Amino acid sequence: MSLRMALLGLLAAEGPASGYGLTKSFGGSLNHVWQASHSQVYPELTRMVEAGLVTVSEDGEPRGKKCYTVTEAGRAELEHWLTEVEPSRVVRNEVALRAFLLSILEPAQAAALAEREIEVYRHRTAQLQELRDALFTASDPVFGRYAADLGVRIAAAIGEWAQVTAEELRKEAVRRGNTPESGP
Amino acid sequence: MSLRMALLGLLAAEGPASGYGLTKSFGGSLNHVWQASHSQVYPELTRMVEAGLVTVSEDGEPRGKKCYTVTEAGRAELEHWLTEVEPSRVVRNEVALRAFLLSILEPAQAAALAEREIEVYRHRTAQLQELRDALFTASDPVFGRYAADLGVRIAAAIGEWAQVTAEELRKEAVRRGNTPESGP
DNA sequence: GTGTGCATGTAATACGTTACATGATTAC
DNA sequence: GTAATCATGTAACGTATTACATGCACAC
Repeated sequence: MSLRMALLGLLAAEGPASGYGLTKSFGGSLNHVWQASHSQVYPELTRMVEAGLVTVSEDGEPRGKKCYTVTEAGRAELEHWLTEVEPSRVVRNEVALRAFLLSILEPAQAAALAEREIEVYRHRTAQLQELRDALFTASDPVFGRYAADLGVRIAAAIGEWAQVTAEELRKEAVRRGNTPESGP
Repeated sequence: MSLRMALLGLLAAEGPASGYGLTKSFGGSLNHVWQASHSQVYPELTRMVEAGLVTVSEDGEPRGKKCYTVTEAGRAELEHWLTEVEPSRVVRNEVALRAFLLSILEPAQAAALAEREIEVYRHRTAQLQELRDALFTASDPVFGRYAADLGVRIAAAIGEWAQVTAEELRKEAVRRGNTPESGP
């Protein structure tokens, strides 16, 4: 259902678009929130037309391009989902899973992995910060503004975690290095 | 692959267990990191036996219980995955997607949704904090310690976001309420 | 004319959820 | 005896990834 809602939301907020354009949005503004490839998007759009949530036109567009527009029913469906349907809070976070598994490695090895993450999330935080600031300086409310802010906060939190964890693992590695007798 | 690694990690860290027990772990310590139901776990364990990553014994156990143990090959596979395989950074976060879509609602409605999240994440932060503190007071390194810390940081970040966003949306709602002429 | 990017689709496979189905053990 | 929990499994369906397949338009 989430993919459908993401597509509906994009069309509602940014106006009519093609399947190709919507797929591109998943690579851009929506990237840190939801992802889908064209092979998922095209069939879903077809189903959404059948369900009356969007309409399609291909009149006069070059390259057989199709243009999708939300209907009133589509807008209502989206509002209903946002306000009435309980969000799924299922978490499946590979970075966190790796964190969970970190302690089965030697501390030095684990520290090296954590250090790699510091860089990744420093970069991601900066990137999202730029996006957020661009959206916030635009005077009127812009779609994606709140999501960008959430993205910054989460990325920064992971970065800080990586920092603290790497330091702790380094200390542990030194401790073990200094007292090799105590290790298993 | 992640499910397989999660199972391997649990078996490596917490010792031999049954499919049932492993499934329970996804409801407990691993819950904020990865999730899987028994209908996914049982077939995967069978495949892992075939692949030589774990061994199974059902001798003398009550209720047809099976006991799975990691093999050396399994441990090696896990270490290889942790250290050599690039983590998938695909994000699919329904809470964040809803944040993205927030601005298509009336500010007052959007604020109400954000306010609901404040409570949810306050609660989740407190819960994880307790788990983390319990793991950290245990003197020697405990599995799940780093993941719990990461969980706390992410939950706290989302909670703060909800706080700030709700406030901003409330202000916007008041602004619009005071100047109804400015609306669409 | 040729490469890049726009634009659409399908097929096979993998991963995940929900529902169905069954039976043993323990606590009351 | 009966309800709860332990314990295992399968089937149907839904969602996501990867790979295959095709063609138009435009810039150089």
